Amino acid sequence: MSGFADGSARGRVTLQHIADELGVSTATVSLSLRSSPLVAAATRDKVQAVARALGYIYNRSAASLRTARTNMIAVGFNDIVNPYFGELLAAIEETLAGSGHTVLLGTYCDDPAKQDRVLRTLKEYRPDGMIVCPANGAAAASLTDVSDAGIPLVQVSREISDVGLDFVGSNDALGTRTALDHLFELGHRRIAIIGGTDAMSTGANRRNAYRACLAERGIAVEPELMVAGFGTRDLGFAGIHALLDLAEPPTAAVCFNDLTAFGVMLGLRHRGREAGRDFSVVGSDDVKEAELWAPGLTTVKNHQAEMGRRACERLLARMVNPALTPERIVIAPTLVVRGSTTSIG
Amino acid sequence: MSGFADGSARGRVTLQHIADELGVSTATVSLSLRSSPLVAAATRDKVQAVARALGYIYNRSAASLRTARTNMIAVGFNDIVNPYFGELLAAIEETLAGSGHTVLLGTYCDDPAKQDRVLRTLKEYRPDGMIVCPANGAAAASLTDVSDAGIPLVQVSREISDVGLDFVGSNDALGTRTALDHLFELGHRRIAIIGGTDAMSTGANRRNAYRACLAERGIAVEPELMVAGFGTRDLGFAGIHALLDLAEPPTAAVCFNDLTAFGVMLGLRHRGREAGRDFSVVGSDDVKEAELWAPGLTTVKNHQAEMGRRACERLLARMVNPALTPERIVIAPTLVVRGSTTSIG
DNA sequence: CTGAAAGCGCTAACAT
DNA sequence: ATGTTAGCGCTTTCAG
Repeated sequence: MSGFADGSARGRVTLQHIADELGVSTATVSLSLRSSPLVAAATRDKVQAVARALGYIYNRSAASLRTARTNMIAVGFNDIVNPYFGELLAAIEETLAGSGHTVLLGTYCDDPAKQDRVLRTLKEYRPDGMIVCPANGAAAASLTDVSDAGIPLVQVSREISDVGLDFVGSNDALGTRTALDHLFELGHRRIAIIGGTDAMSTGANRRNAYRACLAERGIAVEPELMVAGFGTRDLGFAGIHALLDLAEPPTAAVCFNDLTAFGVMLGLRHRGREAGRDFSVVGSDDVKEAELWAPGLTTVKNHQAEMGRRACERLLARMVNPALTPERIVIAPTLVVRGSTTSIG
Repeated sequence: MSGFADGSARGRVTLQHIADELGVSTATVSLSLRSSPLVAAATRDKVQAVARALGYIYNRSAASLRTARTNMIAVGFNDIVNPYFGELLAAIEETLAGSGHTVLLGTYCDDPAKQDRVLRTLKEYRPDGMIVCPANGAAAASLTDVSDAGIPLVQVSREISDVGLDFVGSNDALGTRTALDHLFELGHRRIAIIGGTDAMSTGANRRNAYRACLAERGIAVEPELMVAGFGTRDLGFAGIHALLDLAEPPTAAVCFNDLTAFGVMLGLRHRGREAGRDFSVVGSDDVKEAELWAPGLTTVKNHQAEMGRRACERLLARMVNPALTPERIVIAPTLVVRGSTTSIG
């Protein structure tokens, strides 16, 4: 046991201690520890041996001050309990570990003001880059404040329009169209859309695609079939209850994400109905749980693991070349048909 | 847009720039920005205004070098895709945000060697504390290396025996006993235990409780009813298949966690059986999905959100007083009975 | 191949 | 109430 009474890590062994021990300079020690070819192999080995013997621990804060690099990547998400973001975060963490980076995490629950506070704090740690999923209603400035501070930033999953920053996400409109086409083919005409708001790109894209898709088929868009809100189980549960109470209830629903779809399926069951029998439900994301449900959830796979990996790749590319033109990397979603959808009647 | 051609954040505005602008010292600026009562209100306001105008960003690396505090808490987990750990991490992140700390994240997939590498890296960032769930088979030294380096450490969920470090987790033995008692009451006698290994405290505690519990009731422990392994869906799926292939299959199973239980339920379905009708399944954790399944999963609630909060509280307490005697904070699990268990015959 | 010296941006004594 | 000074631990010229 060591550590100091004041709780600090002061008094710990530094380059100077190793240097003193061996009668060399700290410069030599520093180079040796990084196995620089500039130092003789014999010296290097002696230094490394002494470092180990003394229990030396590299101090990244000190190095960062000197090099202006931290090897940290900040990740800002709304919520990590949603398995979609859990899977996305896991992919990011794993990819970044491979390039020697460590994740600094902040969350802000779709609250733009909290997002601003969290991003400001993250900025102060001077991460080498940042991966952000913007909060519902977030302003462009909340992200440009980061990139203007010289911190490369990649938006993931959601984007702020015309912000001039990299984005890696799914083709939301295509996903919604694919889901709706599937339902149309099954004979559905009264279809609800549950979850998402027009103040987040994923919500707006999907809701607009819904409006357009219906219009193309000559179906009137009925506002009460568009349940807006965050993609939670509760929204799905409450939403389907309200929809079933309508004079003319829908026969199917596309949901903002799988959690919402789970809520819908549960709500149906509470009303004595069953998804895939009396009603059709399409989710979005294809989280691990989706295929395990009974019935399995028909859903739009958004490839979150690939999304995470590609966001990292893009960020690393921008870190080596900050002059890169911002790019939108859009991954094509794929419909996975399972048991929660069925033909009408 | 700023940022430098070399990608560094060098040349950014520092205390010195603000000081020069106002003709005061950096000390005054530093104090002003932290709203110290030592500096006159008028000065403070001027400094803060100039700081804002110049787009000053506090540099925590520099401050850390001086203060030996980083306000980062490192969190080391095996896996964050498992919703149990997702919920635990979310609770930790949220609690720590409340005390001005930011989470630095590392994962190591139950690989002790990888855990050592990850913890070493995390140590180098000099976090003010660390919350760790040890990997399967991890040695005591992998954790004492951290605390010996003067970094307060709290084990969460799993613990290494006799390591002399704080621990916040569930009463695993009690959980297993409660689950088994429930099954015994329903008339089950041939009960399997699926998941967990003797090289992780949660696994060992539960498997030992299983052995003891059966012995107390005069039931022989049959090794083939004890399926060892990590708590994955795949293990549950493969495990139940193997168990059903036995000459005398069990009528019930307690699972290491809910994921494993989900795998079991799915495996049952593949064999034309249904949990809660032909077989009884008990999970562990009570992740959000557990109650939404059909049938709902009977499971042992391990109160992961509370666990996360209490781990943070303990860590913060140890940060202010490193001399605290290590404590085991054990939360009593509670059985949540749903539809996946039923009486025999 | 190694050493000396400067300095990254900040804070904390200490002095005024 | 503010300034001066030193230094946290490291890396990087620049000399030798």
